[in-house]
Amino acid sequence: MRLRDTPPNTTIRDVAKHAKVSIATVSRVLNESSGVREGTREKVWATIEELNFTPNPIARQLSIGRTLTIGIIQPYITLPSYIERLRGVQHSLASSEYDLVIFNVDNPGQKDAYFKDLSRKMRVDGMLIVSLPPTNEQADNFADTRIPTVLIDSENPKLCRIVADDYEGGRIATRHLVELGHRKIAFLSDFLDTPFHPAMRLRYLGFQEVLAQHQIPLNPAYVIEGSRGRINARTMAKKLLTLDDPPTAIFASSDTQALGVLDVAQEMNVKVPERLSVLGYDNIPDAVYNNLSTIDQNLYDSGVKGAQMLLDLLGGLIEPPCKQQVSLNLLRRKTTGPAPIF
Amino acid sequence: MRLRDTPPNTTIRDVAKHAKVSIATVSRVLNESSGVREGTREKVWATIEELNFTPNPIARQLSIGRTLTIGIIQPYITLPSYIERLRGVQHSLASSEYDLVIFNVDNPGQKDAYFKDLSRKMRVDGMLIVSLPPTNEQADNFADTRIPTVLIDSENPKLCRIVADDYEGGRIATRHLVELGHRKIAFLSDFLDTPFHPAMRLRYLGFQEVLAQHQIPLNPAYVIEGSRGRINARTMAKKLLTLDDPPTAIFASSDTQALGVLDVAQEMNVKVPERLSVLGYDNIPDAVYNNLSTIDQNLYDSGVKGAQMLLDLLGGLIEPPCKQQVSLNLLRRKTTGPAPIF
DNA sequence: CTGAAAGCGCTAACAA
DNA sequence: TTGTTAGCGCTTTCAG
Repeated sequence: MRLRDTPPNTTIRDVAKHAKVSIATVSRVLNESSGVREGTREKVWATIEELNFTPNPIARQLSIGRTLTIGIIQPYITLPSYIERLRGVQHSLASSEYDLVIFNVDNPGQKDAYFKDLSRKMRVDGMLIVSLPPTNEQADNFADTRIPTVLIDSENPKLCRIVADDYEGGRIATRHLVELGHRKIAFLSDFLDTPFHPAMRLRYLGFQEVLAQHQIPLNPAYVIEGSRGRINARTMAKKLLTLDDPPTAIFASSDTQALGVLDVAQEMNVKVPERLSVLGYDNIPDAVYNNLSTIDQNLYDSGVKGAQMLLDLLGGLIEPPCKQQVSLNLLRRKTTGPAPIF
Repeated sequence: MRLRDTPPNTTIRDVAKHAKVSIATVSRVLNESSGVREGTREKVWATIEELNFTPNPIARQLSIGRTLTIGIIQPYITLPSYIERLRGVQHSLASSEYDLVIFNVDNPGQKDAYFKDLSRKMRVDGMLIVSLPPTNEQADNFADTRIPTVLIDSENPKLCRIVADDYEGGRIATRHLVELGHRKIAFLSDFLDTPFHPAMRLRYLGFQEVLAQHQIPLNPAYVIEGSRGRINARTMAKKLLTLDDPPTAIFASSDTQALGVLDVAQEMNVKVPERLSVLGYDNIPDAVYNNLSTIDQNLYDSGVKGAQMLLDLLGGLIEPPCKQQVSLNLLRRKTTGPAPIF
């Protein structure tokens, strides 16, 4: 029956035998249920220690019908913005009875695989899904399945979710730049259409809208998209800054990319913000250090809120669908300033 | 018995009833064991599909006595070098029957907590422990416990482990710099003594040894330690480069830090490698991009090897203690050059 | 306050 | 080839 030939672990039965009580009693003291005489409790604890016994969580899970863990599916665990959110989640979960397990998704295929047999295979009681919008079909599945799910940073009317208004974020950012007098504003971002980040496209739309409102024509050469990361951002920034008529402001759709822009500006000796304004998005810790102006999307807070919502769902306090917004703030620091005068 | 008031999931028993076979037969087709007539198999599959049945992994785990997952305990999941290693691990595990769950440790307390009730609470069949040297007592515990463990990037004679020779790494690096004619060589690193990284101290010892061999006096002002990360490295580098008698070469104990040094050099207009040689450690992807000379410690490979060793352990192919080394290579790129002549 | 016993959903002897 | 059945280690009802 068991494949391993190792000696069996000590079980609750061993403890019971040693302590000369029933296994029910041992279980009671283990779970700190009331109704065990003080003397008995002590005796049992003593043998537990003596035998160095740890209850088998798998058996417990099978018995109570819950796994006491919640899973988080997240792309790019390596990016600072995701880490920030993860911290928030961990904060909310720390005081709960749930453990957190992380599933990293590196490619769309992996995402689908995870989504498919979510609950059972994952052995989790609840799921947090970050920045990974489900298709309609997948959303239906989530809604049907018995396992509570909350989306963070993606939108679906049938599910519970924490969202930020990326469209508005794009507007706030662009408005800031326009109000500083900029007219040559570039938009530098991840690929606008990926299965992962509809957010980018929304920010772009907000960007467009504000430009239009101010009758500023959109120069196609000022819109540049590419792979994530600081290094790729450098390449893109270089293209922008070596244009015959370079922009006076760059709105980068993540801080990481904005930092890449800053690298290039320094390298090319373009003074920031005198000759070039750079505006990021996220407010990651590095942004503070570099005095980067940015849109704070309260990443940590979104993690806290998402985990709390899941906990509420698990506790039956709320029912899907439900929705919460995280706020967006412009943080004006030292990398944005008035447009240069010609 | 079950706390949830949700309708019970469909079980193997339901399938058996529907298909008019015994649960044993269902189990057999589920596990693709031989000895089921083709017709029966098909019938069972059909009802499985029809009922949309997924076996409960918890029950399976309890029954077979294994969890089919392996855990990895790792500090700093956010640093590129750790990601690199993780990729290697995932590569090895992809073709195995095991899932990987990641436990991140942010502080020593967490580490101890994880180490304490490792196996049971974690519900894993095997553990990979990265860069987290156990105390002797903890090591004894690991050795006693029935759960196979391999250390990656830390050393303990009682356990299975993948190690790199950091002492030698320090020597290789320093030798390179000395051979280029440098005499004023600085050593910039993480805190030399942390519970996480004895490696740093070893590299430092290697550094000292080579200097001594060449009768180069060690200037205390050239040794600087601080918190991890590119940003902190900048602060340290600035201190070094504003010394009255600044070094002509800096050996940074990680690429991330070396990049911080490069930032400062550029900012201060110190030409690299003409006026300053910078040597890193790790060979992370960014190092390639920045043409950073570095010590390649084959991070990815260490992940591959570690996971493979654990698999072998799990399969009973090897027994602890065991040990494997990953190789170290000097990668001379563009940030190290001959010492400037005065 | 304590114990006996019936599950939780699955696997694997063993027997047929 | 298939079915019966005894676990895996725990929780929890129900009786005492």
